[in-house]
Amino acid sequence: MNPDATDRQLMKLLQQNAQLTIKEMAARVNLSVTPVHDRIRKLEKEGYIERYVCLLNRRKLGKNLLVYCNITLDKQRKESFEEFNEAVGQMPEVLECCVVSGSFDYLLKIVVDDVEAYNQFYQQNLSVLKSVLHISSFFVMSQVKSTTELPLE
Amino acid sequence: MNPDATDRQLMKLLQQNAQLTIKEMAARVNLSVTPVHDRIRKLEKEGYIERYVCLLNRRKLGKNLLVYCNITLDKQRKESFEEFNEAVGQMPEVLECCVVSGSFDYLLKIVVDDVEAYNQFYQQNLSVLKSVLHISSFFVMSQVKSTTELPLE
DNA sequence: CTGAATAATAGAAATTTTTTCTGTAATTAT
DNA sequence: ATAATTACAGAAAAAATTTCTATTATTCAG
Repeated sequence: MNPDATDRQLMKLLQQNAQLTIKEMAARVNLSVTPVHDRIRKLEKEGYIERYVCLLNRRKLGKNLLVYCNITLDKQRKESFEEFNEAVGQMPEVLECCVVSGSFDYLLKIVVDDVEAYNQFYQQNLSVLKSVLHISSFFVMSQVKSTTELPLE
Repeated sequence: MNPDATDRQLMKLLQQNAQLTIKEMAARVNLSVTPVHDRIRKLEKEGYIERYVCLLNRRKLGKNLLVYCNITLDKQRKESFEEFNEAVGQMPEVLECCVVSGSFDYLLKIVVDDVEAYNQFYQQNLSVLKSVLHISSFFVMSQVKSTTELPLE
């Protein structure tokens, strides 16, 4: 049921490069293809592996600006949270959105072409939401680290 | 040189599911296998596609706590930034780290098992850094949205 | 225009990979 | 102890990727 050391090794490999062949992975964990194949299918079936994706280069795509954004909602209106969650789900520029403890409500990660595009997004998509009380934006100057790889002890 | 509508369509598909076969993608963009194969290789070669990874379920792995963390460095010490960047690169718990404009210096995304594990990480890895002047942590209560998919107009 | 050069495409062949199948060894449970 | 389950290896079958060949579009210089 619980992934053993070999399973974790396989997950680690797949987190780094999902294009490794089963044969290559088998060699690295000192097994034949069959058990490696079966283990990966099992990890998928049991939900440890959620999906396989490709990661694109945002610079190449002209998405030169990354913005983190703190948002406070109007808590008087009880529909605020649902409304806001729903809206954010529809916005392709918002890559991450979570409710956080502390002095504000939401933290958003937003990707756009440039400052102008952000301003437009801000005016037309964020500030128009009735549920939004206050927004403060932080522009990313440089990305020191960015990974999707979860630590596997 | 620049990706056309078909290339963008392929990138979009691969961002959502990197396990689609060339045949399946070919059907969706109304082409045969060859051009789709060539286009994808070209997107990889030119750096639009950076890598293929699998995304794991952090809950399943017991990583139940996500923390965003603002850090201010001691700017008197000019080696501060290099030291800090280097240190963060070595920490598997830190998934993202960037330099931001505004009232603090760094924004970090950190994944750990629980509050206790975070406290341990905080004490043993963050606060010990001589370059760190101030830290404030925000615990994620709920993830409304989380995607690696960049918008492709 | 026109013809040469380049780029994009389709279809088929070759290669590689994934998946399935069969059987054996190891482990677990009763 | 023995039956049942699980993990594994090797081989066969199926499917996918990659390469090859040839044709059709497109671009560009004269």
